[in-house]
Amino acid sequence: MADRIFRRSAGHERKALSTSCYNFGMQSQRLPTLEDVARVAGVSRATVSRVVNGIRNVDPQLHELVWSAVEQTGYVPNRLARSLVTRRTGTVALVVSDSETHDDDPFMSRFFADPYFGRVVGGLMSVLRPAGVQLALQMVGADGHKRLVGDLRNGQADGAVVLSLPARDPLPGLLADARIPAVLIGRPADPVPISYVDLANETGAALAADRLAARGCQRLGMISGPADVPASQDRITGFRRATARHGHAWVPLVNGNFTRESGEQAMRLLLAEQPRLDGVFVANDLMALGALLVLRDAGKRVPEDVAVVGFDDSSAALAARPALTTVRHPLEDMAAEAAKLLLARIDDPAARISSVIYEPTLIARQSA
Amino acid sequence: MADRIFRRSAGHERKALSTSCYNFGMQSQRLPTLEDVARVAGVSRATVSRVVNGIRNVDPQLHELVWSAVEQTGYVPNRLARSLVTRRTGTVALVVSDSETHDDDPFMSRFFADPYFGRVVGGLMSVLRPAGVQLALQMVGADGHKRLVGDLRNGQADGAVVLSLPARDPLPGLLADARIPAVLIGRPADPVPISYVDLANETGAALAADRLAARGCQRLGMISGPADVPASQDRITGFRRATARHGHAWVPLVNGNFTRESGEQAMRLLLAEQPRLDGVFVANDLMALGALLVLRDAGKRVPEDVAVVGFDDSSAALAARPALTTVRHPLEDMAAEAAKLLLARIDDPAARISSVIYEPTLIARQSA
DNA sequence: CGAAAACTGGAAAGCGCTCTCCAAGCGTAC
DNA sequence: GTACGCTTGGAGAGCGCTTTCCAGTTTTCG
Repeated sequence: MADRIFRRSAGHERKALSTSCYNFGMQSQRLPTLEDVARVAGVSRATVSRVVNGIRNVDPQLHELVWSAVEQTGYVPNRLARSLVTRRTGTVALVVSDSETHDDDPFMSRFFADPYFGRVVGGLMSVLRPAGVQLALQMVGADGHKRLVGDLRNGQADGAVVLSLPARDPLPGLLADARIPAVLIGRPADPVPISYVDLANETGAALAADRLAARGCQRLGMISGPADVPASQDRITGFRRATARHGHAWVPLVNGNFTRESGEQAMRLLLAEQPRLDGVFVANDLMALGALLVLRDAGKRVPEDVAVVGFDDSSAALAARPALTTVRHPLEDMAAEAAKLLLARIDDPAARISSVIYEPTLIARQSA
Repeated sequence: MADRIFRRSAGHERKALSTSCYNFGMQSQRLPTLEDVARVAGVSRATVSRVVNGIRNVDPQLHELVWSAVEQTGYVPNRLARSLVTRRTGTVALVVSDSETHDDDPFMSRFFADPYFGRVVGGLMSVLRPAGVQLALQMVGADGHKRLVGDLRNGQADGAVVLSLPARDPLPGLLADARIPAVLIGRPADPVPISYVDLANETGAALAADRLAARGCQRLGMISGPADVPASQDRITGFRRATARHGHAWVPLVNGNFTRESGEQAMRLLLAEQPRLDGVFVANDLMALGALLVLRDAGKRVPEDVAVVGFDDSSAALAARPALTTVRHPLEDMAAEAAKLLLARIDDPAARISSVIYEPTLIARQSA
């Protein structure tokens, strides 16, 4: 608060209500309702409702009359009232589940600052917006699960896209039990009857290993994400498997937590353990950025001395010097697909659950 | 779509409904309502409502009885129905207004990928979440303004935090006219009777100029944001004014659009125009990152040959090499303050509108 | 030309909740 | 024993909308 310099209070007078708001005798606070429009048009509420919702068989003349009354009164349908009866809200929730952390955990700010979050939102929006569907952001901790499911069940939102951060999150299971239309981004740790989109993480990691092997790297290392999240595990498995295939019996591994700082720290550890390292696979670009900095500071040339392959192809990859060779994670597309799956499921709740796995590709740049 | 490899349809059987959902004779789809709870507890709806909302004067014994009935039925209040009558939704909208662009504009994906968006969301959430308020994301183009205001007026949300992208956006004015509680992040281009939080951009730019001057830079340049957004204008004004004070009659300036790519391009232009440049102020860190890359590729040492000062102190600043000297923009704090202002205004709509201007500080690192 | 089919528009019953009355119950004082 | 104030719980009227049912008005065709 020390950096706030002044608080200005400006008392501007209020302008008159928007001109399109026609008031016939009622106090100006009330908004026009269906009833008002009906009165102006001289028809019944039901007719106005039909016209506004574009439903069958209304005399074109009346149709016209109603629309002009709508125009005249500045009527806007009340979504709440409508949702209450139709049981449709035109909203989906983006649930960020962090069952292990608590309210003011700094982890959250890290999470939002990470391009990951923005890319997901952007991808979702690209589908949701044209469909006229809103996105509501819901963060829940472990304590909020029951409440969330309750709210969702009685029409807070039509469905949910779930970003499940912690390993072994019970939320997907609860959602499935409650039969709430939902799609996960990233597969659940335990098998749950719920749709999801995911990346073939193992394949991606193998791609990285192949690249390193093709360069002739002999002494490999890996910087992974948290050991308990599925995506991390898959990347580790994929990398291990592929390096084994290339004849490496054992590859040292250090865990990070997907932040740049943790990447720096991990790289230092790795370097201490294996000073002659000549190739490293880092489980995301942000950590790779950190690794690059440490290597540079340690006097290692990239890629001549040490080759580095990242993961994600986030904007950070291009900003790195040397530009980062990385595994492309089409997160926007995946989020968009999640939105489509969810919309389809909302449309037909009986639809079979289905999952889509995206195939990663290697983006070759300078670092490896 | 080429990278999607397979679509798996898994037909898991559905588990039974959550155990806590007690059904007494009604078809299993119906959720328990207040009425049901009342019946189980043997009291009236009104009483249950009072208990659930924690309102005065209920016999402790009944109180207990009602809660156990709630437990037993698995009752969760329906927010929609409640909102319909209370005219409170417990939701605020984060409105991203981009009146100039259209639906599938790639600009949007850039916007979401930018740390800016995430930092704002994180800041808002830090206040909203403890207050039990939800955040709904609303993107509107110029065509959607009327609709948005209408929805907001009749209870779609209790208020709005507005991220106004285009210069001269009419939205703030519409919001003010409709008397919708709203807070802007970043001052409006035209004076509008609406609260906002902003950064003292001029001061920040002056800080950068002073730093460059203190280093003894003689041939300065600036890379700015889009010429028509207020924040950009202020940074330009501030920088010009301060450099003039330091005796520089004219400083070459190139516009970018706040992306790293545009920063690279702008730096190239600047370098072409003034090859002996020895100090540059870049209006945000992302562009500064691009500038750094170009300088490096041009064989210039930073800060020895050219000093660079960025703006924002985003995570990119620390990831740069050399680490970026930059002007700190406390965006999270500002967003949090915006949320507080909004909440206060929702609580008391008659409150005077007030604005808070934050003071930037210079973060000295290696680049200048 | 009359009856059945097709179409139109209105009345009214809710959706699930809150909250204002109002009546009943109870204690105290005269 | 009656009058008065106070607490407590219930009945019921909506909030603004959709939608079923039904009556009235065509149209169609034997």
